[in-house]
Amino acid sequence: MPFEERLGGDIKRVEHDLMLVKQQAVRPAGLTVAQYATLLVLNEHPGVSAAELARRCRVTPQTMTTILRNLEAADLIARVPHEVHRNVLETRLTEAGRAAFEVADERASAVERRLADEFSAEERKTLRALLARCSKALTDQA
Amino acid sequence: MPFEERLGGDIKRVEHDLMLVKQQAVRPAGLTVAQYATLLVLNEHPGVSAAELARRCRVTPQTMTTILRNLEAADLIARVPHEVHRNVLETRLTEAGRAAFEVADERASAVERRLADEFSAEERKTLRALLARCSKALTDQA
DNA sequence: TGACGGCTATCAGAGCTCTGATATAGCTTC
DNA sequence: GAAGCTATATCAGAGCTCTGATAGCCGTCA
Repeated sequence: MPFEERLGGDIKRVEHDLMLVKQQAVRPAGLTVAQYATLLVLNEHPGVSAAELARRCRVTPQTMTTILRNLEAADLIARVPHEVHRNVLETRLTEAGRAAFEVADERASAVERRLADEFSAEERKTLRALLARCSKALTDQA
Repeated sequence: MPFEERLGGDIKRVEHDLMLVKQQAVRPAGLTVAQYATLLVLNEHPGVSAAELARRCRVTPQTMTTILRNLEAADLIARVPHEVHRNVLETRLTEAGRAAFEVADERASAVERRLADEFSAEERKTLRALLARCSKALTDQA
């Protein structure tokens, strides 16, 4: 199958473009895209565990450990042991973390809005349905 | 904008699924996805420069340098100075490189085929058109 | 009670990817 | 010929991502 006919190439290209644009968007806040995504989940679910963060951000726990290490070094998050489960660390935004997130979120949301505005509601629905089928086709009995 | 409503999340998820499945596909050949993609272009365009490879694989020249370093260390490619332009290095597959590529390509193509078979010709056309508009919306006046 | 399975967290290491900076070659223009 | 532009290649460094391996905590169940 020739290179250009592969659906994977189209998916890869869009994701790549998205990453580049988002990177430029969150950069002024001093964040990477992965850090922004982590802070986004953290903002909606304070005190969540690293393992749960990893699942929601779709990365491995090891990857999340790396991201959290950098965020903690920059004092954007704080991690404290769970009340009951001593093995679990609860992670929360610091004041600086929330501030950085809000700066980044304003710009990142604008990117998402620009993307969404390209399509009608009907088209968005179609696109999401097709993408969901891609995931299904790829994941089923992989 | 809530996390789940973002189109970027859907795109990210599909790309992520694709990478995982492809990684599993090319792994038995001893290749990474990036290496496989590089060998794929190299197979279709022997003697191409690293800069051109970078453009076709949609990575920076620096990233391609890293990939080529690993491929050369594994004797899967050979690089020789260009006849005229001494500044340019021509890259070609070695015998081992071609062998590894063919093993990987058989399995990777199967993944692409599985993905393509999920859709009718009409649906594929629609999906690609929508994805192209995503790229356009993201890239224009970024 | 103790073994087991499942969850948590993290270290180690390889590889990919980016930004930033540097050096060289060739072509164009003055 | 020198200046400047463009393209090549690569080093340096930070960060993300994966696989593999290790270790601790908690529940269940024999």
